[in-house]
Amino acid sequence: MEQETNEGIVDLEKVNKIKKIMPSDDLLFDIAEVFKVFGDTTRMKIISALLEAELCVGDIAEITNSTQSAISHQLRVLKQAKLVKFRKDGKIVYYSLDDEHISELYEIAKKHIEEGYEHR
Amino acid sequence: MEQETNEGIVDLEKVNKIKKIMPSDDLLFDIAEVFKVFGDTTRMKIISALLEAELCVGDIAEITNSTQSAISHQLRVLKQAKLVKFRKDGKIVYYSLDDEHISELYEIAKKHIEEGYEHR
DNA sequence: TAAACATATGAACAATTATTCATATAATAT
DNA sequence: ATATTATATGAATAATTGTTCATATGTTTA
Repeated sequence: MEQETNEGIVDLEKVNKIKKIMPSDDLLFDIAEVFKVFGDTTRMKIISALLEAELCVGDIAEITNSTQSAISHQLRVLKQAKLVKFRKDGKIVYYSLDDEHISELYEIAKKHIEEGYEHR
Repeated sequence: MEQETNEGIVDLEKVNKIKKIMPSDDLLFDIAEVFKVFGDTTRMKIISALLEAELCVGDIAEITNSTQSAISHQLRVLKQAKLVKFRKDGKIVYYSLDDEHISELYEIAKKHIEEGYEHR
């Protein structure tokens, strides 16, 4: 991230208008963080599985063809990002998606990809 | 990515059912790729700016407080992911968002974050 | 044609991150 | 109590990635 002089600006008025409209850097950072958490194949598999049912760690590892440790690490990331929640039943921990935004984001991205497939 | 034996599985029936339902690894990979492209602050700023108007590279650099080079590199990433399109007018290249899915994803993630703010 | 301008690109570097391995914690069952 | 099972965690490693710097390409203007 760097600051520039006036060099390279084509439409200063438009630039200033948009600068005023834009959300804060903090909000944009937080939004990017959410997407970053979605942006990993293993985590995407976990999310895709949790769309179908609440699941425990071992079962997720089996479904996603990953190790128990890898899944546990990734579930921690998903938990911190508030994308999944969990409940304990004895020694078993059941994970599920946190709210309906998660599946909405998933569905729209899936649609975007699938339309890209057709579109050629 | 590793394969496991039968160890750690709690509900084999559920596991097998979900294995059948799950989208292909290829599709899940592609979905994760889209999110990965959203998952960077600089690219999120670019997208947020392009929600307001079509913009050329220099103006985006000014708005996002980045260098021309950094923006150009990131626009290439966005272009490859089909998240933005562009048109040339002389030496100036105007970029804009590719389709309505982009703003939908942005809005839902923004809502998710903002509700998270309130929710405490 | 030369200078100026807008954008693109390649290489290098620093930073981030996903997985593995070993081990720790915590709950249940024998 | 001890063994077993489910999950979590810390350290190390390998791979990915965003930015910078220098420079190249392409377009317009003088």
